[in-house]
Amino acid sequence: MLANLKTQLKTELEKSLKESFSTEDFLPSVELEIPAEKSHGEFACNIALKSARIFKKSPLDVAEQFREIFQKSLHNTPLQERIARIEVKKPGFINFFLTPLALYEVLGQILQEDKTYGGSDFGGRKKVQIEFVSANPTGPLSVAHARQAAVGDALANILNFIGFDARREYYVNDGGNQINLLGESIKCRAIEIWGGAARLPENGYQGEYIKDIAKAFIEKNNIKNLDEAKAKDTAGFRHFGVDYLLGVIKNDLDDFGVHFDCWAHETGIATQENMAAVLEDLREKGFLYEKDGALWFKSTDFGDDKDRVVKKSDGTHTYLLPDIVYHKNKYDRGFEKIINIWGPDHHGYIPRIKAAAQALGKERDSLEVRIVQLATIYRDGQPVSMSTRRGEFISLREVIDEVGVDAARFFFLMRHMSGHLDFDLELAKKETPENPVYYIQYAHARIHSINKKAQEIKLVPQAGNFSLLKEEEELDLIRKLGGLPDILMICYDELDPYALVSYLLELATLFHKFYDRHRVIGEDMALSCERLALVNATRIVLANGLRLLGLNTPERM
RNA sequence: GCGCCUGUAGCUCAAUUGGAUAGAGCAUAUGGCUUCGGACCAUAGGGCUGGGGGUUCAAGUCCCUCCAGGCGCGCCA
Repeated sequence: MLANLKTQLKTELEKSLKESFSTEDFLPSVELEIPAEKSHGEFACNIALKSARIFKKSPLDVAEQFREIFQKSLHNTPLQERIARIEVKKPGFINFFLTPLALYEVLGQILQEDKTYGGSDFGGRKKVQIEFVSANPTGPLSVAHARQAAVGDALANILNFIGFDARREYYVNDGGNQINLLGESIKCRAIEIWGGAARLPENGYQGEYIKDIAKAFIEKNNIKNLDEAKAKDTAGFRHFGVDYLLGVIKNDLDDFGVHFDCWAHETGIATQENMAAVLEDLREKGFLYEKDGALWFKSTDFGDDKDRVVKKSDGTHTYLLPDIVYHKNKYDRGFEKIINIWGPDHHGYIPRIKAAAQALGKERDSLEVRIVQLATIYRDGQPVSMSTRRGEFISLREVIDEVGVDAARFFFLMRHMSGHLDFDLELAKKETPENPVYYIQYAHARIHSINKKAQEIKLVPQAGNFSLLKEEEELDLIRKLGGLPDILMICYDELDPYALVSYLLELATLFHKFYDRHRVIGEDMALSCERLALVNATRIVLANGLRLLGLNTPERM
């Protein structure tokens, strides 16, 4: 594939430079990039521009000198018949043009590797954990969580595809004040149902769904009157509420196509014993001190703005402590890399949790925190204000019902996750395919139609020789197909599936362009077979990409 | 007040991480199916990349500084 060729070429060029300039590595390293402009070849190298100063010559002269060295170095290597020519262009770029053979090899490889094309063993089976969504079980999931779910799931797919052992985890905050409030809110509604007067606690949950939970509780526990409702312990309501809402959350995520490998419960991990053990550990290492009657964690030792309280003067712990315990637990389970995907409201929390990881004796970079920006929902052109407590928000369920799973998931992935996302419900609800997911899936379905037709007339894709593919649109398509492995590496570097989305859109564009100008099944049998191979390679790449994003690969639409 | 993010075509966003002439979609205007799926394709207009300075062969991208918007700041979770 192209990625292999690129590395081979890079290695060869570096070797040739080392031989030509025996003095140590005073030269910048060879970088090959894929130029945006076709007339600049398949690979471009900027090393002459970067080293012109060292030679005290013009970049163009240096480029010419390098070009000759490169040219010679390719003699009698496998690269010789794959690099057509090397050109020097304007400011001092050295451009490499591939032979058709090199491009045809890409096709052969894709057809052979099929479902595994684009994947690799890059990750070396390294254990990676991706924790995402992790919404408190105090209400249904909102669109904010939906976006995190779409991003996290796709990212996990990609990491596994390139050889990591990535696990999806949902952290269930089933302890703490918010959960108490949930229990009290449900109890309040239960009392109201039996005609009693009860005031919601301050900051209690006001959503309609609380009433549903109260009803379910009454039914389950066979409560027959007001007194029985009043007599029930808040803890009972709390546990019931958490279970109920977790069921709703799991169900919604399931329907959204997101399946977690592990649901980690705070109450099972951040036990009193475990918290005490972590405090003891931190104390021994000298990262704790007392001030104003509280216990402080010296997060400033690791770059945080200020130290953080872990135990308040009233003896209760802050939220940071169970979080540290939880992260220790992650490491204890053998994860070498931990990725947390959080909402923007947790942004300020990153320095202290990374500090905690370091205090636990881990590498700072073994913990990566990525923020997925909020999606702003527009209804009738107006942004919808959201508040979980008031129960005013668009839920994941509503999005699934209104715009469908594929459209919704794609929409959430359509921007870099660090960027804000405007989600116009009215627009998304329209059946008109303004949503580009159809554009990509349509390309896939079209190819399936071609295959069906080909089968009818017993036409079989060419396997090895593609020398009849010479049209501009054909070669452009092949070049793009060869780029998938590189794109997945970008996704890995950025820990963001976005690059793949944009790649698939470009690939679909090139396919539609090709389709519009050339017939696959025509009178020339040999050509038809080769084009059939080309569109099938395209189908493979589209399908692999769509699958990684968690989208369907429809054969008809 | 401090910190982070964002600012690119009328609108929503790209730009292979510092590369060559800043690109798509939507919208607007015009054109293309006796054919493998028209949910497609083609052509056109539209830009001082918020302003200013700096770094270098090269800046939308990096640094400084203003301007505008969003978010976060707790012995809350």
